[in-house]
Amino acid sequence: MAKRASAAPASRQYWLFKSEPTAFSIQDLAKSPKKTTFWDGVRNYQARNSLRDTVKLGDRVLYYHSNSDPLEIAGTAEVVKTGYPDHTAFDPQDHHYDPKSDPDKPTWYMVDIKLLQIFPQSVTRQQLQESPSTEGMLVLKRGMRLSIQPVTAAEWQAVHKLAGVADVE
DNA sequence: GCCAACGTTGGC
DNA sequence: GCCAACGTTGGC
Repeated sequence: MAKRASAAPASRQYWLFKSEPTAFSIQDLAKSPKKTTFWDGVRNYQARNSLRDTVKLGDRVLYYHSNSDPLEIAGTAEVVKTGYPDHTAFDPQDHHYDPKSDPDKPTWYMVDIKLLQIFPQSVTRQQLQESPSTEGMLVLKRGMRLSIQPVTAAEWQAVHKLAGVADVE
């Protein structure tokens, strides 16, 4: 019998997470224990709200390399732990320290993500701009600085098509 | 509550 | 390196 891809749960949501590869690249994620990391350092309220309230277990993540050459979606990840306080905000030694964040009432949140796959050929920003199926993506909008962005299921599929790979279930 | 100044993001 | 866009801060 031929193998058939099982349908994704209807509740599954898709996201795009930005990271500067000089800070933490998808290769760094691949080298992390259990290929898993906590997504710390988000210091924007809209992105915080997503991490704290909306991003769910099993949600999928497009891993976007910003401030790099080329700008690209380098692969995908899966949410393996939902929002919990970002402890780096409490550490004065940490680059992301925020003295206003109270451990008893944390301001900043993070999730854990686990690598699903590194695309054999990453999908460049230029490809996204040139493809009708992805040209409407939020990340392409001028001045869009949000580091945690929603992505539609259609965009998720289209990015995989551009990458020439199948979705990882 | 307004808004100018400032720091940061991030594509180009 | 430049600079537009954006979010935050703080004086008034």
